Amino acid sequence: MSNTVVLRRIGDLPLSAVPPFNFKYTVFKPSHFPTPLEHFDEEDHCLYRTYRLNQDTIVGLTLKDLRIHGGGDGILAEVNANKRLDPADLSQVKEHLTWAFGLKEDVTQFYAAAGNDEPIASCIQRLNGMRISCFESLFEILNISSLLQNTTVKRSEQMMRNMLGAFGRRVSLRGRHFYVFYTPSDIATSSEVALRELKVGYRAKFLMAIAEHFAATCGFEDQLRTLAFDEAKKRLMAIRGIGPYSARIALFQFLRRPNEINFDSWKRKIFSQVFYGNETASIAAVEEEAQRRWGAWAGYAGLYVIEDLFLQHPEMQYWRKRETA
DNA sequence: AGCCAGGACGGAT
DNA sequence: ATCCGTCCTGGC
Repeated sequence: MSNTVVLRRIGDLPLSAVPPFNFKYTVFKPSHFPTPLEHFDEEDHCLYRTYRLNQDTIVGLTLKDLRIHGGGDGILAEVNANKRLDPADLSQVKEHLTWAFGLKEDVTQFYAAAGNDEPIASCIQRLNGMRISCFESLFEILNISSLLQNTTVKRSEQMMRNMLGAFGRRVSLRGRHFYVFYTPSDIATSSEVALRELKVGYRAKFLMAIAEHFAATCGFEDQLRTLAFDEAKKRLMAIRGIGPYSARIALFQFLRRPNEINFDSWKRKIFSQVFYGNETASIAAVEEEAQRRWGAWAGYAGLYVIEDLFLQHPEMQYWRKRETA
């Protein structure tokens, strides 16, 4: 296809991680709905992922377990791109991966603080070395959290597919087709009416507001990293369409704040079950119990509980059911 | 066919 | 500060 950007092999980047490191469940989260931005190949044990380095530099990565390739704990990133990359570009890719997958984080601090609590202890056995993963930019994660608002995951997945199909760019990475995320100006120069045709409903005006904010505000993402928790949250919530729920997704995922745990109606039920054996506890009650048990590591503990649940109950991944008769 | 679930917002209290 | 109606779509 003529409008498909073909990515060609540039070279390899070996990235080491602080042990213990769980390659698979750091780069691939069982609870995340699938998007055409990435694919985890179970046979090759490898993640394919697209990445927009800047406005017109498109990168495609295949991430492999460095351990299998003789390099100890970490990731071997095979870099593909639509143009030549200079050393500064490559170090930007390296920096991004290091942050996105928390390669320098020491998860044993979390294990020491919360690892004696059941059910965390058994989650750690199965997910030992897993980190928070957030490959997305701040703009991208705010788009995703907006699509998660007020609907089911199945609809969020459909909306994401529609948005990428309309505004993302098609890329070919080692014989497979993906999309790379759209930019703020791709949306800002479109229209609310065009967005509504993609079945995003009343979120169209929110997605437009987010895109306009990023198109108009230089350096917002880097600025946010430097702020204290409350201030960062305030700045996020100042964006129209971003409320407490979406702001906290960004704080946990993008800013990697290990204490941030976020309860929507679905997670409320899960944690009510974990804490009390029934589904009746309020969001306030599960929030308080999570803080009491796990304190500064509540976010990380919540991540381990959720990913372990999906790992043990693959039927929760409704999107896999399409294959069954 | 009508009603409900699901966050954010804005207006009312 | 808290409550409530509205936004939109798909599922029941």
